[in-house]
Formats: sequence, structure tokens, C-alpha cells
Amino acid sequence: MSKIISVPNESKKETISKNAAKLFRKKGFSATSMRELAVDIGVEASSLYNHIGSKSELLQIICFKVANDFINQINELEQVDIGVTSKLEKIIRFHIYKMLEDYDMVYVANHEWKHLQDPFLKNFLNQRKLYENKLIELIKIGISEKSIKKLNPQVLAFTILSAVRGLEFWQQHKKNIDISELEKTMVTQLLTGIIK
Amino acid sequence: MSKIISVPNESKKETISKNAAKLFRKKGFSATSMRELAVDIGVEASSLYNHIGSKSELLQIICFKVANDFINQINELEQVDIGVTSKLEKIIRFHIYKMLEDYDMVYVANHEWKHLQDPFLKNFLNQRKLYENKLIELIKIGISEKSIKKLNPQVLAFTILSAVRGLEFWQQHKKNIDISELEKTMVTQLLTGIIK
DNA sequence: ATTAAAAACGAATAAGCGTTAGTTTTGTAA
DNA sequence: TTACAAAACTAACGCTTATTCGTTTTTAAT
Repeated sequence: MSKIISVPNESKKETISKNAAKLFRKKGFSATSMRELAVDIGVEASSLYNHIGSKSELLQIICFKVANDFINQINELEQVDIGVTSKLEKIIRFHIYKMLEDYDMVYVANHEWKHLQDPFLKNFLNQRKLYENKLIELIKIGISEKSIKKLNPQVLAFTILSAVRGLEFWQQHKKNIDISELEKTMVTQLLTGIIK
Repeated sequence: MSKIISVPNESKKETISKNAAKLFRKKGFSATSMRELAVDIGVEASSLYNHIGSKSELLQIICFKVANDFINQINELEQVDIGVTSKLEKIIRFHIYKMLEDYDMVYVANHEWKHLQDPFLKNFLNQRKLYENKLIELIKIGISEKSIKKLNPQVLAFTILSAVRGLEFWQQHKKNIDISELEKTMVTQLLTGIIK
């Protein structure tokens, strides 16, 4: 066939990964074949192996890219000197931004991580638990500072994470609704309800 | 091997379906083989076909069982003469109940429906949209009655649905937290926040 | 123009897939 | 005991899978 076309500043591995993310999201990891991926990229399946090690590696790249992005954001936020509720709002808005920006990858990291193989699977789950715990700690501080209602912090954290994860919905409804209204509504529902 | 053991009042098809739901949840539909399913049930793979038509049929059974349960509940609720916020609370509590009761099936219906084949795929998505629209209509009534804040009803509905979908988390944390506290926290966060 | 590396190709491999066919075993009722 | 149907078995089909191999083409540097 032809050559892999990659935009400048993007390696061929990145090009393949992004196409893989799109397919993994649409069809699921297991139901996506390397031959399908190859067709989308415009090359024979065997040619892909000049750039990647395995199908599994593609999933690793996607999942850990997303995990790192979220971990980095919450780490940076820990340094910033603003109130707990402002931090929660920033976290929610970052999820919204990420979901609209890197939809395919975030979706795959959320839904297809279970097809990672050890040690990557364990590693990924550790990263996720780390993120959850940071969020829970933040909420606990808010409760002790009396800026957040005294409810179960774990449940509050998971409800927020589940709600923002549901932003996958919005990829389909992008046109019907504008982002600022989306952000306002979600922040209000998730935060105003738990702020004294 | 041996025979399929099914509890009384449960057909062998139901037994197979429940085992399939457990596997589909753990490994995904595409990554689950009929041979694995057969091992779990204690029979050869080919023997399954005396009771079911195809692997695909198992997914159909699971997805539409769940869809019908939720549609039925919201239909019954339409007849009841209580306030909008009470109805929303009942819906949230029903989701919590269902997720804890029929975890495997609900999870599969939420995550693996994309592997349904037409016309079942289209049918399932129609059912889901129907449910979403009923919820949105309920919220719109609440807004016009001024019992709910004037926010985007579609976003509010999807945030609720996403949050309750996230109850999958809780299957792992079942021991750490009791259900009544879970329900109270979620209802408070999702409703008190949007109720004037 | 020569050379070496990078990246494409076609063909093949071994394993696993859902499913079918034909046969044998099991359970049930006459 | 006989007879019939239900449900199990073994074996195989045709197909797809990820990946590897050896070879050829393309690209870029000398």
C-alpha cells in the first residue's frame, strides 16, 4: 500500500496509537483487529510491527497517557493555594476539558483497561487508586474545614468521578449544548449540593 | 462431563445467562469464549447449544432483561401521585438497588451493549433513549413547578444517570460502607444540590 | 551513484474462535 | 423393559486472530 502519514511533531507510533484509540473506543479492544487498524492507517498489518511491539502495547500507551495526565493535574493542584471547593471545581472542569479534548483515549482508559496484562494492569489500578485517594483526601480537608457537608467522603468522590466519566455522553450531543452551560450545570449539581 | 445444575424455578437457559453475565462483566463480551463459559458451567461448549441459539443471544437476553426492568419501573412511577423530587429519589434508589442486586447483568447492559447486532442494537438504543427522555421530562416538570433549579434538564438527567452507573465501584467496596449511608449521600449530593 | 537503514510487503504459522454434525448417554413415561 | 426425547459427548469445520519471517521497496546520507 502506501506510507504512514503522520503530521509533523507526531511520531508514527503516536499516529498509530491515536487511530488505535479511535477503534478501541468504537469496537472495544478485543473486537478490534490489527488488520482493521492497518486498513485505517493505510498499510498492511505486518507493517505496523516496524513501529510498535504488540497490540497490547497500544493499549498500554493509551491508558498510561491518560492516567499520567490526570495524576499530573491533581499533583499541580496540590501546590496551588486556593480553597478546597475551588480545587474541586477545577478538577471537574479539567475532566470536562479532557473528555472533550482527548475523547477516544479517555474513553478507552475508562473502559478497556481491564484488557491490560500484568504488571501493567496492577500498575494502572494503583495509579487510579492513587488519584481517587487524593480526591478523597481533598474532600476530607473540606469537611474538617466545614466548607463541605459532613457526608461520606468516599461516596462523594466516587459520585463526582462517575458523573464526569459520564461526559462520554456528550460527545454525541456536542452540537445541542454549549460547553459553558454544561460546565455550569454539572459544577452546580455536584458542588452546590455538598457545600454548606 | 456432568449435567447443568440449575436451581428450581430457573431454566437452564437462565443459568447459562447468569454465568455468561458474570464472565462478560469480568472479561468483556468479545474476550469471553464459549469454551470458557462451558467450563464454568461444567459442560462441553457444544452442549450449550442444546439450550441457547448463539453467543449473541446471551448478550441479547442480558441487555433486554435489564432494559425492561428499568423501563417498567419508570412506567409504574408515572402512575404514582407523588412530587417530582420524590420520584427522582425513588429512581436513584432503584438504580442503587438494581446495581447491588443484579450487578453482573446491569454492568454488562451498561458496557457491552455495543456488541449487540442489528436489529437488537438499534432496539436497545431506542429503549435507552426512551428512558432518558422520560427522566428529562420529569425534570422539566420539576423545573416548571419550581421545585427544581432552572438548569439544563438534559445535563441534570445525564449527570444522575452517570452517577448511578458509577455504582459499579461499590461492588468492590461493599464491605467498607453500608447501603443506607450510600443512598443518603448520593441522594443528597445529586438532589439537594438541584432542589431550591 | 552507492550504501545502509527504515519501512513496506506477501506468505505463513500456530492458536483460538463460534458453531455444526453425528453419535452416545441419560432421564422419563408407558 | 421398551421407547422416545433431552442433553450430553467427540470431532471437526471454516474462519479469524496476532505475530513472525524473509524479501523487496523506499528514504536519506554520503
